[in-house]
Amino acid sequence: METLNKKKRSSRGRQKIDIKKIENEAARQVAFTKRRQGVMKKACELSILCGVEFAIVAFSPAGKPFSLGHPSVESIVARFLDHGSVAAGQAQQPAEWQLNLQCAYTPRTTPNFQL
Amino acid sequence: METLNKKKRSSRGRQKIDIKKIENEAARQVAFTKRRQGVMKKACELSILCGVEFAIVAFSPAGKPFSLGHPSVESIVARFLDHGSVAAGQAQQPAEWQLNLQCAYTPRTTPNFQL
DNA sequence: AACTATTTATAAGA
DNA sequence: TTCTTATAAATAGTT
Repeated sequence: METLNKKKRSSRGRQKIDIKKIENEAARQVAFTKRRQGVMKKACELSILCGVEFAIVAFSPAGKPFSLGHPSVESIVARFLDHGSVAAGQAQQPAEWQLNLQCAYTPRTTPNFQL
Repeated sequence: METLNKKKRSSRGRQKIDIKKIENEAARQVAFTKRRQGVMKKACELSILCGVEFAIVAFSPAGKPFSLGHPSVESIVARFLDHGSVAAGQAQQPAEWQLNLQCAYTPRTTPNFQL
């Protein structure tokens, strides 16, 4: 038995992190690349699994645009704007996602929406 | 020792699933609710961690809109459209996210973009 | 860019 | 439909 297997852990593995801006620029770039992939993948999966049409548009701090959509970003954006103008004269607004998060993203509360 | 601990597993736990449309409507609704939360949470985290501005807009199969953005969906959409029109006379397009996925989302390849 | 230990997300079940 | 549990998937820190 390898009781004396003292091989040092090759990694501490994933560590829990606080959700706040990563100050180290290199680390931030790495996290951006990894998590960008993750979010986009999850969005794709959601779309396929549930028949959802969606668009994601993001701007990096340097102002570089990243986007993905199904069937296309443009069609979703157009539809969003369309909804907005239709709703303009009325009380309706696109449903804002209600997150129980420490994000200060001022979610608009529209509890009367459902699938 | 509880050698005879025959207590039935109370759950089979998470199972691997194929990424294809969930045909059962109730199950699809449940998955939509859970995964919608997940995607939005991940997008928020990305935004905070990396200083990214973003917007997500989704339409459920029933046509219900869901959106989230920082600093706002509207500002991101406007910026996206702005980029589009600026780029119209030139070669530039918003960078499409390159996913190595089984998503048939026709990603536009713009390898010359980076953060 | 690859690895691995851990955290996080989530499919099933209750 | 909300809560729990077991497991799959994402990813922080390292190399």
